[in-house]
Parts: sequence; C-alpha cells; structure tokens
Amino acid sequence: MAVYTPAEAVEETGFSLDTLRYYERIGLLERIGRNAAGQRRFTDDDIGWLGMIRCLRDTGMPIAEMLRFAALTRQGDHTIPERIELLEAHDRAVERQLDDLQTKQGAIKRKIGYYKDVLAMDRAFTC
Amino acid sequence: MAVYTPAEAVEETGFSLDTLRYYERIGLLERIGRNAAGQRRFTDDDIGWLGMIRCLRDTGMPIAEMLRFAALTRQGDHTIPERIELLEAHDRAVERQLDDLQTKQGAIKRKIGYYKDVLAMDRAFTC
DNA sequence: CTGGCACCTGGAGCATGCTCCAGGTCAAGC
DNA sequence: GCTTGACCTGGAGCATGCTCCAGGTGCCAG
Repeated sequence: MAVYTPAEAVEETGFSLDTLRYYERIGLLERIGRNAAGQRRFTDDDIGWLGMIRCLRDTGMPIAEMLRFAALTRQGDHTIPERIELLEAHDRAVERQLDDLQTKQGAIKRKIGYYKDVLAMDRAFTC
Repeated sequence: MAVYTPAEAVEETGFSLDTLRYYERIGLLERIGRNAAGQRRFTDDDIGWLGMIRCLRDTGMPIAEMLRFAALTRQGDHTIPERIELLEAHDRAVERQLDDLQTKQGAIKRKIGYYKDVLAMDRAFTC
C-alpha cells in the first residue's frame, strides 16, 4: 500500500493542498495519518475516497450532502442501503442537470445560428 | 407590445424580484422602464433578454462574462461577430461540461452497482 | 552549520451571487 | 380617511467553498 506526501496527493487528486486540509478540517476526510514530524501521509484509500469526493463535487453535490455520505460511510456496512438511496437521488439530479444543460445548449446554438443569419443577410444586402 | 409588472416578470422569468433588481443594478439589464410612480414595467424585449440570461446563467456562465455579452449587445450590430465568438466559446465549455458530467455520472452509477453487489453478497451469505 | 523548502496550525479573508432589511411612496378597496 | 399591498431605494448581510497568511517545525543539500 502506497503512501503519498501532500504534494503527491495534490498531484493525484487535483485538489489543492489547502482544499485537502479544508476537507479534513470539516470532516469530509477522516483525520489523515501523519509521519513522525506531523506531516500528512495519504493512503491509497484516502486517494480513492478523494476520487469519489471529486465525482460528487463535480456533479454539483453540496458539501453538506457529501458530509452526510461521509458520515454514513464511517458508520459501516449497515448504512449501504442509505448510501444507495443518496447516490440514486443524486444520480437523478445529475440526469435532470444533463437534460437541462442540453436543452439550454440547444437554445444557445439557435442563438448562434440566428446571429450567423443576420451576418449572412448583411452580406446579401451590402454585396 | 405587452408590459409586465415586476410580479409578472418574476412569473415569466423565474428570477426573484431581488435578482431582477440586482441584475439591473450591475448593468446586466439596461435600466428598466418605469411608470409614473417609478415602478418597473418590463417589456417583451426585457423578458426575452432575461430568457437569454437564464440560458447563459444556467449553463454556468459567470456574471462577468454575461456583462461582457450585454455590453457587446448594447454596442450594436457590428459586435455580432464578437458575440458569436463568445457564444461559441461558451458552447464549447458547455460541451465539455456535458462530457465531464456524463463521465462522472457513469462513475456514480458504477458505485451504486458496487454497493448493490455488496448487498447481494450479504444476502447470499446470510440466507 | 545554514539555507531553503515542504509542511504544519489556527484563523482571517475573499469571490460569487444573490437575499434581506429599513424606511418610504403610491393606489385601491373598505 | 385608513389600511393593505405591491413596489421603490441604498446598503448591509449571507451562504458556499475555498484561499491566503503569519508564525513555526523538521529535513536535507551544500
């Protein structure tokens, strides 16, 4: 099992060191192990958990809900049904997000098309 | 051409009245017309522009960039090429957002699948 | 031995995007 | 005439999610 220095964890996860410390402070990460000098040493498990956090964060889950997920995870396997529920609810939210984004992207593309038409008209009249 | 009271504009656009006033304050909306009593009266054009704003906002465009778009729009038709550029750049950003969201949704679905497998294993051993 | 660098902690500060409030105006219904 | 309700303004406050800072420790290269 590999261990990662703070700099390596930053590299692996894409979170800034300040963000990692912040996540630990608020309890989104369990207290990270330390070496003799008190410096953090991240494990593969930590890095894996941070991967999950990144997924949830980047799909728009608020920190408060990630904290709930973290709490469930710490409470052991009997919370797996609740975790499934939480993730399925989030998955549905992501689905709505995708639909909404696509609809609105369509509108933006139409607007671009409209502007291009205006330009084409312009050329038709001035040439 | 219809006019809309503040309450009707809220209804039409889905923005709160405070948000509409805020958008006007920062110049995202041009100064909205007033009646004799100084109350706002929104036009169809205002409502249309707010629809555009909602599209851009909900697809993640920061206010600073919407302000740039608003400024271009106010400067007249000769800025249409720039507006196309801005919207096309944004469209590409939305595309990346969609891709990223889909990838991460996949990871979440796999995690849900994993949890369900754990539950199934559990049942297999305890029954 | 001495920098210099990566790291530590607790706490303050900040960027974004609203949201709320106090104090006031106007018009309409009872 | 009086209340009620929608609206006004300028300005303060807030929720989220980091980000930065001061002051200090420990380790390694030269």
